[in-house]
Amino acid sequence: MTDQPQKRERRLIPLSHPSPEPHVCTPDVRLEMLGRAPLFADLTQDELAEVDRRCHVHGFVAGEAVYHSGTTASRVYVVASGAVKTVRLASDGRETLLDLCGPGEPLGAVPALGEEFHADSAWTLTPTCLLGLNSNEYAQIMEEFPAVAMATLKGVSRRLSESRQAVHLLAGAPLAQRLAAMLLLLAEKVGRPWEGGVLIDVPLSRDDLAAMAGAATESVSRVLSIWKRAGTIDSGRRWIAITDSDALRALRDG
Amino acid sequence: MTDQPQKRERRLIPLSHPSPEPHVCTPDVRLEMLGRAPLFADLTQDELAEVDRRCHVHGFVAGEAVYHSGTTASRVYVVASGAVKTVRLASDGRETLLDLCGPGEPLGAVPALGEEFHADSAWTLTPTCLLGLNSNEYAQIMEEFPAVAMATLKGVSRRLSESRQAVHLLAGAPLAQRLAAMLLLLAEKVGRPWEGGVLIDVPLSRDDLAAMAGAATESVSRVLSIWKRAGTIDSGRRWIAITDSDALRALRDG
DNA sequence: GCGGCTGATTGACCCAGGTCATGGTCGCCC
DNA sequence: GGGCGACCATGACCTGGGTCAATCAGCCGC
Repeated sequence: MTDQPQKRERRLIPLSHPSPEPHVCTPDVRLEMLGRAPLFADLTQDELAEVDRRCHVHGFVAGEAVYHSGTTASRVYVVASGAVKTVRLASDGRETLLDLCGPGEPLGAVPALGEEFHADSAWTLTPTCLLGLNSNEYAQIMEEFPAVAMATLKGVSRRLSESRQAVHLLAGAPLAQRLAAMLLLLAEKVGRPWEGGVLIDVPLSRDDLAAMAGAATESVSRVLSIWKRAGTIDSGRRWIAITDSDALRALRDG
Repeated sequence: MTDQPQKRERRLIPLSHPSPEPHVCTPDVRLEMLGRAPLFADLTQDELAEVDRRCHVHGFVAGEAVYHSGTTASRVYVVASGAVKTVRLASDGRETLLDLCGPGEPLGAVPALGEEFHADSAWTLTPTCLLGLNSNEYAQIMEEFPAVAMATLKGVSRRLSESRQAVHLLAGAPLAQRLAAMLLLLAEKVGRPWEGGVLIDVPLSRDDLAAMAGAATESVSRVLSIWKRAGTIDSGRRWIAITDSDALRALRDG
């Protein structure tokens, strides 16, 4: 028992994005990111450049609103860097975190996708750079490049099946199971290898996790405390890492 | 108070589909239904006929499985007549009813939409006739008729936003609110005017409603009893009708 | 390296709704 | 039109997790 200080050593906040300035990509990074996005993965360099020409760049600091619910949906974004959460608000103030978009992922909505108004609000979690295409530009691109339309379809379908799994979990699975499923999904989405485990490389508070799992902050905190003591996860303020994926998977699968 | 027998008078089961035989559409009804389906709404008569030629007809009795979860997803269906529910099963036996498809609505999945295997099972609620297109046929049709691809995209998007609203409700809204929201959605989807109200024209048991609302059967029964006494709804075995939509809407909106 | 603020934790209490058990009744089928 | 089986209603009880309140500690800025 010689080691009580070892704990201190690694408690520097492990997340990326330490700089608080709004981030705006350079033109080359921009093109690079567009190519990486599943939406445009099938395009040639020339086609990409054509899409890039129609993009508008938007820089955000952390905690800024990208759009608010109720406003008219007029733009589709691709996250170039950073992370964005989308949140739906109930009349009684209850908030639900519905989606989290990292680099390469699409965000926003457009009448072409069947939504006239935003049903939820989007907030940046970190300094973020978004590439935006407005409604008619996007519709035109889909028409011009059917591969983009197909990729869009695939993306929306994947999100639908994720959402349905969430419905299934929320419809009766106990909190621990829901939380475990959520953390594993997050790890796939925005995980980064870290000290032999997976760090969820986005600043999420207990409140955020609770809003995602459909639970009270305190309940989430209780469950995570237990898991931390058991060595299944590690966590600090606004960060969390999975240290024993197998144990979590077992919890998720009942 | 001369009327105790009045009750008896209208207790003939009000739902459609009294015949228990498997239903198979005649060729003309088939074409008619294809044209009504949102998926193919933008096609000309000739194009519709072309799609129709590639369709396979499937007849089902009530309570039959269309496909099982875990099997490979190889077909997209359009409901020509009848109704189908899709259900996801948890490892502990818990069932969640995720979707309900009436005439004109698409059902099933296909690798082109990003699903390799069915995540849930589909069961007919009534005698049902389905028009099926298998994987490659559907992909080819989308390629040949971009309007179909766009309609598919719109349809999937609408389902995604419905599903997200369900997530939001299940993440903390009290049961009564969830149930009210659900009934109103069902009314829009498969409602039929009836005695000054709206009859949900599909046989749904209390178990089905519970599986949809993420609740126990008994809890659903309790809430519905209260609403029935208050005159907000009317119901019998496997049927339910909304008699006071405004009251239900008020309950839904808190 | 240290103070302070914000976010995390822990405890006590309570209630919506799940569970178990029982009885009621609608409607189908003979 | 009568019997029967599936479906529905109601009551009693119990527990997961929500709520309220108080304390603690990670991490930022100096």
